[in-house]
Amino acid sequence: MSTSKIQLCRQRAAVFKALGHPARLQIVEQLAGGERCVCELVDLVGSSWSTVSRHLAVLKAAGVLEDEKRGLQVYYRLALPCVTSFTQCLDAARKGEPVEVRRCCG
Amino acid sequence: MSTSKIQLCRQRAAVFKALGHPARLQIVEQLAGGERCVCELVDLVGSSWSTVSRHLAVLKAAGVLEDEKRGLQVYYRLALPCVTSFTQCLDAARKGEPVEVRRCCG
DNA sequence: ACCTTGCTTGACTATTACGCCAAACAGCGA
DNA sequence: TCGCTGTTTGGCGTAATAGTCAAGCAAGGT
Repeated sequence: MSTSKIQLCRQRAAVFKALGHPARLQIVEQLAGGERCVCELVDLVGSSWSTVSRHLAVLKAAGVLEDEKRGLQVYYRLALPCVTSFTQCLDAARKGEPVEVRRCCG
Repeated sequence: MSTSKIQLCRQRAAVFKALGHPARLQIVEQLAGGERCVCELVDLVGSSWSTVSRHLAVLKAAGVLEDEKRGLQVYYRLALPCVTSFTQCLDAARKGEPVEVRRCCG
């Protein structure tokens, strides 16, 4: 396998890895409904401030989220909306629903 | 957040986690073109037999792959085709292509 | 200038993941 | 039955990740 392909797999893997944690998926799911500040997410996830902040940093570094500071608060939003439809696809597959129409991002 | 939602996030996260490794993504990409036996995948990935076998076990446990033994060989195939279209979506996003149409699994 | 609020970061520990070697195992042919 | 091929598994060293506490920093209010 060529070097560039390996590079590509590495970049993709970084996204999957970032999403491979229940708390981070909770965050992403919440942000699918619109942007939120960190304080709201802390309440939601139920972990400490520092933990949530680190999770957000991981997601941002992978390009899954974008952030914006407004006044005292930092707002995060979903940069990759297709994550949401992919998780729906996964849920459907787990329930054994038909496979044939499962195209993504078409 | 409710207990059942957390459970759901855990199941989803298991899939993302399994995909969050370059070698495993290489395997998945290869299997997108049809089933392969382990020996073929070993050549492809360039790691030892035991390492590849472990990666395959991880992907199978997460429900990403299915396996079937035929004679001496074990054949693996992709159980979640939508992974392929999702990675295409990620690549498009990285290149800065328009976001609006990025639905998955519609 | 000071305090407060909202968030991030360093330092540390515990847990989990990775990759290899060697051993084990399963199915087939001689 | 014996050995061979294809694959998985146990054990181990090393590296990466998760989570917490405490300290730090930035923006606004007084």
